[in-house]
Amino acid sequence: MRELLEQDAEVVAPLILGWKLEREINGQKLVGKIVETEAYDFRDAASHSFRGETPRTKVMFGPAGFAYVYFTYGMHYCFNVVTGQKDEGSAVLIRALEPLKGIEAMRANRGQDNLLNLTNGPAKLCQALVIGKNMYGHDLRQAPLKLTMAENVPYKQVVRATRIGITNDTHRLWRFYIKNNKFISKA
DNA sequence: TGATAGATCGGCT
DNA sequence: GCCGATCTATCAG
Repeated sequence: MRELLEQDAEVVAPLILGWKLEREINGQKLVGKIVETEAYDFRDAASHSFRGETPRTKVMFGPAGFAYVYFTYGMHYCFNVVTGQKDEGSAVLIRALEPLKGIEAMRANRGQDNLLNLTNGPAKLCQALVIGKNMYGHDLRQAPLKLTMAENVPYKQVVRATRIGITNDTHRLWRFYIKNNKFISKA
């Protein structure tokens, strides 16, 4: 798995669609399928790594397969998987999950009943899976937050689009999602 | 040292 | 559809 993640973010982002994210908390397993991602790398003015390494972005410049979690807008966390070679500074933002297991716990964490509104956004899925700065730099091969491979989503089912919520390098088609999936963050 | 914009979300108009 | 919440990093002065 490490070798796959050491490729460019732009390659890894569509590749990990369909993979699962497993969170263990209080002896319970919360599992979601990755249905939407975005790629970011150091050549990209929209990326946190664009201006070089800082204390916040340190893990982005480490080896692939670790968690880069950042806090933004004064209240939200977002979760990324570090990709590429060491010192490269690239990562894939997980923008949406399809809840598979531990759905009741996710509802409780989110304070939301609607299944469709549990993990359909980068900050929402962090709240549902209780991902915060405690997971910053975590090795995703291990509990309590684990990334596991699954069958590739067929090429025809992957939609490529422009990224959301950025103002630089908006021309890059670096957002990927599974066609017709109900849990995408934006229609 | 101060201002501001940000890989967002939810509530209100 | 717009606005407020309110932490962090960066840029201007």
